[in-house]
This record gives sequence, C-alpha cells and structure tokens, in this order.
Amino acid sequence: MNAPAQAIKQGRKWDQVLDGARKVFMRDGFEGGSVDDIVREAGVSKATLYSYFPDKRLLFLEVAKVECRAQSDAAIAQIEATGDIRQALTQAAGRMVRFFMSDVGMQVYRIVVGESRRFPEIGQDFYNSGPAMVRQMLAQFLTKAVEDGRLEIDDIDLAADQFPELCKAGLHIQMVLGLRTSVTDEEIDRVIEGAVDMFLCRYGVKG
Amino acid sequence: MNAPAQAIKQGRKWDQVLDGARKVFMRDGFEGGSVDDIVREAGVSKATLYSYFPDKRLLFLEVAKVECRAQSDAAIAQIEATGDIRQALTQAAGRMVRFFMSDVGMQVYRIVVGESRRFPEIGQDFYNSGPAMVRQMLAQFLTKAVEDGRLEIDDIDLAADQFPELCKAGLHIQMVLGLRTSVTDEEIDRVIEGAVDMFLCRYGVKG
DNA sequence: AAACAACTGAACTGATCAGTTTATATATCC
DNA sequence: GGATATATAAACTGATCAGTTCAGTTGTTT
Repeated sequence: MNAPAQAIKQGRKWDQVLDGARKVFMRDGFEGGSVDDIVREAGVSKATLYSYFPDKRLLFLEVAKVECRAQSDAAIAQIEATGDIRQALTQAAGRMVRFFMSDVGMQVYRIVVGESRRFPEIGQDFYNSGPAMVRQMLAQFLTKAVEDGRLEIDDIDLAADQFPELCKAGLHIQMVLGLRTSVTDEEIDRVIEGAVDMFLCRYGVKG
Repeated sequence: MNAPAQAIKQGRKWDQVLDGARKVFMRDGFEGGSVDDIVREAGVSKATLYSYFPDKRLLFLEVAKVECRAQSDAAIAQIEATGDIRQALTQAAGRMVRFFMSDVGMQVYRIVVGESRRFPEIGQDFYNSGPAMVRQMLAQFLTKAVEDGRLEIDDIDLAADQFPELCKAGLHIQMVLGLRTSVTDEEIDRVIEGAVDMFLCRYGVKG
C-alpha cells in the first residue's frame, strides 16, 4: 500500500496498445484493422496485447469507448447562458458544426454507424457521450431561456433535437459519404446563420 | 432478332444471384456476408456466380446500385404543387420520415456509411439516388412556391437542405445506432409537425 | 545478486474465405 | 437428335488472420 504511481495499472504498455489500436481502428475500421497491424503500430508483442485484452472485440470496444468520451469532451463546452441569445446559439452551432465536420468526428461516426449492428453497445456509448450530451445541454439552456422569457418553446425536447439537425444541413451527409473532404468557412457560416435564423424565427419572442 | 424476352440477359440465373446477394449483404454487410452464403441463398453454384461477376466487390457494388435506385423510386414521388403549402410540405415530410425510419432505408444507410471508405463510388451512388434527388425535388417545389408568392426564401438550396434534416429530429440517429427499433406514429407526427411549423415560420409569407 | 514479474519474437494452429478447376449434367436452339 | 451454351457439385489452392505457445529477455524490487 505504498501508493505506487497508478495503482490499477495493468501493465507498463497498456497505453501503447490502446494508442496503436486507436490509430489502426480509426484508419481501417474493425474488420480492416488486423491485430498484427496493431502490435506493429504499438511497438509491442502480440502476447502482450493478448495479456491485456482477451480478444480483438473487447480491444475495439475499449478504443471506441475512449474515443466517444473524448468526443464528448470536445463537443460539450457549456453554452454561455449570459448575453445575447442569438450570439449564444451561434457560438454553440459553431462548435457543433466544426465537430461534425472534423476528421475525427467524421471517422468515429462512420465506424460507429457501420459497426453498430455487430456491437450494439458501441451505438449506446456513442449516443450517450455525443448526441445525448448535446441534447441535454441544449435542453437545459433552452429551459433557462424560456424561464427568462427570452424564448417561447412548447416542446423543448423537440427543439433540442431540431437545432443540431439544422446544423448539419446537407454538409454532414456529403462529408460522411466522401463526396467532399473539406468545407470552407463560408459554407459553415452560411449553415450556422441559417440554423440560428430559423430557430429564432420559430422560437424567438415576438415584439 | 425475334425479340426474346430480355435481349441482354447475361444468363438465366442472373436475377437469382442478385436477389441472394442483396439478401445476404443487407443482412450481414460486405465483410460479414460470405460468397458461400450468397450462393446457398441464391440456390446457385459458386461457378455460376463467378461467371457473372469477376469478384465479390463488383457483386456488392451492383447490389448497392440497384438498392440505391430502388430507394430513389420510393422516396421521390413528386410533391403535389397544388393546394395548401402546409399540406404539401406535410405530405412530403411524411414520405421522407417514413422512408428514413424504414428497415431497408436504415440498413442501406448503415452499410453505405460503413463502406463508403472502402467503396467511394457507393457513397456517390447513394447520394445521387437519395439525398440529391430529394434535394432537387424540393428545390424545384420551393422555387415554384416562391414564384407564386407563397413562400419567401432567399437561399433555396439551403432551405432544401434544411427541411430533410428537420424531418430527422433525433429519431434517425437513435434508429441508426440501434437504440430503438421502432417509432410510433405519434412520434413521427410530432416530428413532421415540428418540421413544417418551423419551416413555414421561417419561410412562409407573413400576413 | 537473487527472485519475480512483465515483455518479446517467432513459430504454430485452426479456421475462414475468395476465387479456381474439372468433370458432369441440363437446358436451348436448329 | 445433335450441337452449343449454361449450370452444377465438390474438391482444391492460397492467403489472411485471430489467438496460442514457449523459450528466452528485459526490467524492477529488495
């Protein structure tokens, strides 16, 4: 009990293995990424990998879980409830769009969607750490804004689902399917502004 | 030239092969579905399959192409430009939502997204026969409505991208990820009404 | 230095699977 | 009926890959 660095450390090379696996799985997917690729990438022996993880499946799940959690951290900076509503929504939309369109956000989405049948828990983890968090954060913000009389929303849950969808506006699907590999700032601004305009038009207080 | 049933028929069992492949690929995906599964399902010999298709990849592409075309037909019944705008949008939204949430629409989406890296042309085909058609159809309808003074839209392309996104409103991602396997009519109606309300609020002509 | 744990490399097993081959059978056409 | 195209069954090849094994090495602790 003399308090070693990290008590539950399961082995010196745990992180190497996870990093290698993340890199390979994110590049090649579950089927496409072989265990031999991973050990090569991780600079670790196969026996070591299998001393940490009983099989490839569980290694993949661990990577996916970590990746989803990272995603969550990136997407979920609190909305500033102070100041102008339009400004707050614009800021939130910006964060969302930029995350949706980022390489890592994109690739996680592709893999999670593609593997969600084989690994139902991945779908759950992804949803809970991504869309559900955004939704909850938005709902909280909107509730407050309604209480303050700055918005008028009858169905807050619906509104909290609509706003992120508006922030995709055609760009997301094009990126996911590989029709484009980048978006310009102008396109992003156009989508954001369109989303905020529409949202405020529907739920903003009149006069 | 005595007009046989189908002139270009490449072999008697072409359709059987394609049907079997569709069934297996739609159930198990590209990697998950083996060629032996397919020939068993199709009731055809392996040699026959390989006399039609040089490899598994091209067979998959053919299936995907056919499936995308079928999707297109299902989703693209023309919007009735006559009558009430609200009614026309509601009807169009209904068709979209119900297609998005259908088993086949769902499964095609999962597979296309998951395989779009390995098969870039699938992403193209899917986009062209699905989202692009909807978008075009909507843009045409909206243009007409603007000309008739029934809507006021500055950026028609943006509006044509926004409306389908509004029709997903959280349900789609939950279904895709396997968090739910069905939606009630009430939920669908709520999403549709919410989409139409918001869209008309933004683009409807005022008083 | 002795003891113990973690790690390595490389060979191996067993299974799966895409694609081929061949000898045989069944339609179809004239 | 005879010729030609198409289909079949089943065995086979070659490659890939997950997971195991083990004899030996490295690092850590006391």
